[in-house]
Amino acid sequence: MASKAVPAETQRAKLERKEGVILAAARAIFVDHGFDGARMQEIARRAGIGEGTIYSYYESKAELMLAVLEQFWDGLTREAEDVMVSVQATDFFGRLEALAAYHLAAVIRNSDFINLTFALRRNNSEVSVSRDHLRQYVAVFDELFLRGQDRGELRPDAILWQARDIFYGSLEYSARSIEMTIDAERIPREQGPVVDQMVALFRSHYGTGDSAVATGTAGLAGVETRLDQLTAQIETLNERLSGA
Amino acid sequence: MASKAVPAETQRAKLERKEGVILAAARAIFVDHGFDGARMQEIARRAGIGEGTIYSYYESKAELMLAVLEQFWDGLTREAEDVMVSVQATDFFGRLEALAAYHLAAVIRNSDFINLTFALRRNNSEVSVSRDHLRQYVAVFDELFLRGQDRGELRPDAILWQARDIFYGSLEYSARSIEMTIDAERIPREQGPVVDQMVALFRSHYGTGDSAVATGTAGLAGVETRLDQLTAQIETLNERLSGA
Amino acid sequence: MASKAVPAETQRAKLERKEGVILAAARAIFVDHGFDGARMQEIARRAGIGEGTIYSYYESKAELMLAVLEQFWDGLTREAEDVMVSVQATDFFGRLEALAAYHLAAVIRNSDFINLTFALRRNNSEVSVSRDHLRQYVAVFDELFLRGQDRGELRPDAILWQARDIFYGSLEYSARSIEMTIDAERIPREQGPVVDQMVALFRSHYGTGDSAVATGTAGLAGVETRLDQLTAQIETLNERLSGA
Amino acid sequence: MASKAVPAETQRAKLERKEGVILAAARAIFVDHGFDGARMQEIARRAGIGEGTIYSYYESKAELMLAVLEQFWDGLTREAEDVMVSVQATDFFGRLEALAAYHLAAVIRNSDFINLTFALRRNNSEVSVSRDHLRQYVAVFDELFLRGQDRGELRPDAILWQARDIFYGSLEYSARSIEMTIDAERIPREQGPVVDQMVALFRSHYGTGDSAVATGTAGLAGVETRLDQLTAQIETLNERLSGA
DNA sequence: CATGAATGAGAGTTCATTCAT
DNA sequence: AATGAATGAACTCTCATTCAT
Repeated sequence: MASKAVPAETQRAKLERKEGVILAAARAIFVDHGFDGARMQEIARRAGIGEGTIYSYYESKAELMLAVLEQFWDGLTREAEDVMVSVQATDFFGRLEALAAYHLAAVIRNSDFINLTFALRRNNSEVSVSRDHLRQYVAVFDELFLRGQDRGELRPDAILWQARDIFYGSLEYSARSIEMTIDAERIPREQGPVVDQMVALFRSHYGTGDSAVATGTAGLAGVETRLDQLTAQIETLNERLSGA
Repeated sequence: MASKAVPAETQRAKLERKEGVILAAARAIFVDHGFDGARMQEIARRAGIGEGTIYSYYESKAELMLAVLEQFWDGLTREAEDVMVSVQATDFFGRLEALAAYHLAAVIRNSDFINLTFALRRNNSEVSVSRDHLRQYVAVFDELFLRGQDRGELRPDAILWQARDIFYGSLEYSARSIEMTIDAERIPREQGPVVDQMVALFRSHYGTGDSAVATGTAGLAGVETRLDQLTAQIETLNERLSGA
Repeated sequence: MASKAVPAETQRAKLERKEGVILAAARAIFVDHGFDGARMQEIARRAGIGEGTIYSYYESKAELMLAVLEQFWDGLTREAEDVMVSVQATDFFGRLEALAAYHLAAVIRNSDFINLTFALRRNNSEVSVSRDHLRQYVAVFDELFLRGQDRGELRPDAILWQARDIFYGSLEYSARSIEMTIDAERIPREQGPVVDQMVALFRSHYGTGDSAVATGTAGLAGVETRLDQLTAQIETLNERLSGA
Repeated sequence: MASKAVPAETQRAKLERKEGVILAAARAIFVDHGFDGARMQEIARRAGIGEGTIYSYYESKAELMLAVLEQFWDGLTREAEDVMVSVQATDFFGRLEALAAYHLAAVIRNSDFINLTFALRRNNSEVSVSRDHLRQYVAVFDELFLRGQDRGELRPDAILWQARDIFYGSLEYSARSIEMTIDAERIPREQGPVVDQMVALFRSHYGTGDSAVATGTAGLAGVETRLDQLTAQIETLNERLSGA
């Protein structure tokens, strides 16, 4: 009879569903109270299960946290990728704007969780996001950036990691500022201007626009910067060669 | 005579010294284990005193944490202000470079503590840096920025908080990246380029274009291109070496 | 079937039994060491459970103490009421004697606990017997007294609270004296004479004199009482003489 | 010079004065917070001295408590004796009324401390009033009572300890009731009626008034009297034996 | 002799984890 | 497999007592 096969399928589905419920509950509680402040009992209650049941899905509280973090970062990456797929614009700056808007919103929405992630790295040796998750997330930007260079929309000499630092750094700091309204002017900020500003900055700084004036101004400083970088890289190279 | 005054002075000095010892020990332990993970006993042991003694200086663990945070942020602000006082340069961009260099170094040096600060804000309601401390710290940049506008070195239409977000955001993200070496290239980064890049970005984006000297230098763009090519080649070389 | 109901019943019964065990252990330790002197660990050990378990039954040490007190006073009241129900005598003085005998025995048996009760009222603001418990206990006497007046056995002008003070006061003081053997004569006291004396006092002071039968009865009771005392004293005397 | 003798005298006086200050402070704090709840620091602060100083007067907290108790009970006894000396009345019942009034007032005024005394007896083995202090206090009543018998104002067959239990018991219970206003009638009680009631009760129950004649029951009373005399004789005998 | 800063044992309480049901 | 009552180690904080000044 199918009385065995079907329930088996159902069983598996049920387990996975329950796993999802646990993760959702755990995330909510972790966000509200932090890792140490979260109590397994409350997580269980929110998930509508017994405390012991959690332990048949996850070895320990730390393991549970890890699973939550993994799910979170993977979801973030998937969403960012989805944005890149579904965005109408085909030009770099249009796509950058979409990514920036998504990232800023995501950071604001999940600010507590993101803070949590970084806090954990320091404090709790056993619980720390594998950096691969973060790397996969920022890879969405990297890919966009490289394609921008390939398409000739970005200056070929623009350096990836510098742009990445500015992109994520500015947006995250903005998010934090928005959240705190820390600015002295006490003007409630909105997300729109931040994104616009970001894109404008990229366009003027990294774009291959005909705006020769801007390029020219950047000129001397740019040379200096690049010479510094070259020097550093050569040094590194030498170290490696001598170390090997 | 002074036989009473001097010991009194010594007494006070001794207490203050002990207070400093406690704060230093507390900070070390808090950084290592986070707020919840830190144990008062270990703090006491590190400070070379009894557990109870801490409680005659600070009401509770939370109060101690607060004192540590206060000391940290006030110190950071004071140092930043000192940098602004002692820096040779009088022009905006020169001074900005000094501030950026200081900030980046400070963030790298104290990254764990800064993460801790932000983690606390979320999780532990009673322990949170009064945002005034943060505001005072970033005020150093604000003042510099406004002076730059007054002196005509910065575009008058530049918006303070946007520039601030980019400045602190990029530097902090860079610091984090440097610390994690999260970049795919796995090239150990240095602080110099990051600062240069920051200043260059400000110059090109917020600077007043009328500075005729920078403009009009024709051959420089060619030089830049050549340098970029060189950089790219070395980068490629590097990747190959690390991949092997 | 009942395969579920029965264990459920057993479950509940088990919990209630454990609750009883905890209360008994707590009471023993509280009596031995007082509220502040009692240690939760020792209570747990005596109850044969873990420390933490107590806290799933009672919020705190104070709550536990409160529960113990409540149980004690309620039990005392119930027993007193039972005595009133089961006593053979129907006349006031017969019933009073039964109540006095019960109360004196109870006070002697639980003297430590009763002292504890009153000590708590002063010292520990959060732990104090709701005076309602006490009031319910003395209400047994009040009811008896009022019925005695209704039946014409007690003078209608007798005042309730005065009689109550004498009744409980004398018995409690006697109990304390018996317990301490504080009397100079060092004659071990017995409970019988105290009760008899109490009843005799009530009869002579509050009784209605016109019931000739009652008076006569009182006379005989007095003779009996004094004979009892004589017997006891002679016994004591003999013991001493033979012991010396 | 007297510079040595006089200060020496002053020294001693100063010490005794300080001792008194400490005792007063200790008593106040003990009464407010109980033995365990009292903190040495607070006692020291109230006495206007350093914590360590207490320990040069008393070995420990328990010793201090003991000294406080001793002082209290001795003072109570002295006051009671003073009342007996200064009271105008020469007859037993007049003097009894004075003693009762004093005792009731004293018990009400010091109810917390008296409760404390008895609580300590149970809980803290090292801190307990030597029962001799109590005995000395009640001896004031005993003496009055015996004198009343000698003067023929009290029935010779009245038994000391029974009367004593009623006297102190009723008054203490009344005091507690007054303090708690525990009575259902919620009528604020006053001390006067309680004392009057006490004296009236003694007069009717123990007095040698013509009321004995009025009793009417001829034969039985005679038997009782005879038995009482016998009892008294045996008691006397007993006392002599235990005293030897 | 007086002080009060320092001590540290020991208190109540919490909560991740276990395991009998 | 699921439960949640039970556990007890480990936490923060208190406070009687000591002792260098």
